[in-house]
Amino acid sequence: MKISRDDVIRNRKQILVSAARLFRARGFDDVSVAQIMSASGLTHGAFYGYFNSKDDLIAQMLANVLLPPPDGASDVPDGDIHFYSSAYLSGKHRDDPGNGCPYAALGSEITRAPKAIRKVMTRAVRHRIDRLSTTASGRTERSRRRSAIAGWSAMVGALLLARIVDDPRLSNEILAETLASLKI
Amino acid sequence: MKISRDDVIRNRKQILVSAARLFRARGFDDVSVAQIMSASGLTHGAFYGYFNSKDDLIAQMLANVLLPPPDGASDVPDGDIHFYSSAYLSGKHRDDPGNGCPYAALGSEITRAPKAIRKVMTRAVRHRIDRLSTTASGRTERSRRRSAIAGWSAMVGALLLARIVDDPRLSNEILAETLASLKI
DNA sequence: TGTACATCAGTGAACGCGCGTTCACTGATGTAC
DNA sequence: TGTACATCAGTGAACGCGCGTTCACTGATGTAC
Repeated sequence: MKISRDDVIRNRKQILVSAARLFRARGFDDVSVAQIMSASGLTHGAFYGYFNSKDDLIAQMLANVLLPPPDGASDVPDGDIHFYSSAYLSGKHRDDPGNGCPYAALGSEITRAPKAIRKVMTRAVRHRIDRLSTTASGRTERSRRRSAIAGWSAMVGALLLARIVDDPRLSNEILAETLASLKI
Repeated sequence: MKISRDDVIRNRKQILVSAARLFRARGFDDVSVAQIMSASGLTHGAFYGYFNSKDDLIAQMLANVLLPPPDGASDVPDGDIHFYSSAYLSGKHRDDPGNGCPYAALGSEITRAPKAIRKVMTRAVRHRIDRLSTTASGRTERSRRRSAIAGWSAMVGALLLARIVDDPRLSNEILAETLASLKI
């Protein structure tokens, strides 16, 4: 049965939102197209009316989460790097990967992803570094950019290690000590 | 056909070696039990004489790569943290994940792995931090440990980001700037 | 504004495929004498 | 040391399963008049 054009737009957005949450929470391979469609209130057959393939959905989902919208309207700053790192290296973020950073949640899988996905991610990394560089500390632009790269790397690595570890005390220590070292 | 006891030991070691290389190069889900056995010169049916399951192999492979052997014989230091970071944040390491760091190659998948695998990884993380702490810079033990945690997090995160990125120049920049920031 | 019909998004059965795992059988190894 | 046989690691066919993807059909939407 045909549905209204508004519903088509809504469904497309809903698929992207469901995919973003499920993929980050459980990984690309453990989430099926049927599960994403079911979480979006549809059946699996409708999927290929919206996306060419599962990989196409992954690429568009990542662009949707990480890239600024094409209209330059949303020039809202993400806050400064110190505020950003406090939220990033929190227990709340660690315990809710489904709504968190895709690099930590999906990074090693993305490493081996098809070219189109890597292309999106390259743009996203460049954008993130540029953004963080504007509020990083340092006297020269070069040193601010270095701070942004090294600081962001530490955040991503620490969150990943904190999630790998089984012991809450060690996990908290990794988050807290990395955050403390960034504040210096 | 039965084989000699020496061959059994050799085969077991070979399976662990093949698995370590293949899993790090291509991820847990994209490498089948049959492929690992074939890379080890055997057929898939023999696998379950050596391991209880694919997850069991993963846990034992990770322990084999990351944990020190039970006999305390190999107290070879890994070199100091600065030597370690130069090798870690190199193009050679980035371009050869099959022989490199399992945290960067498999980290986000390990995050969602069964309990037995997380247990192995928790011991491995603790061991690595303890090791790096002995040669990290800092006046107090607390500050050396903090340096080790934050520095290692930065290494893992930077290697992951450098592998995600498609553009060699940006990838090299991430490695080089993170390394430079650790040397300060 | 009301009606007739062409459009097309959603449904659900079906496809081929590769996976992890099992198991009956084979035949070389290693042991008992 | 030599022989007979019990042991057991390897082989390869087979299993059920869930996956990504396709497609004929359905029926509400939106358009032409």
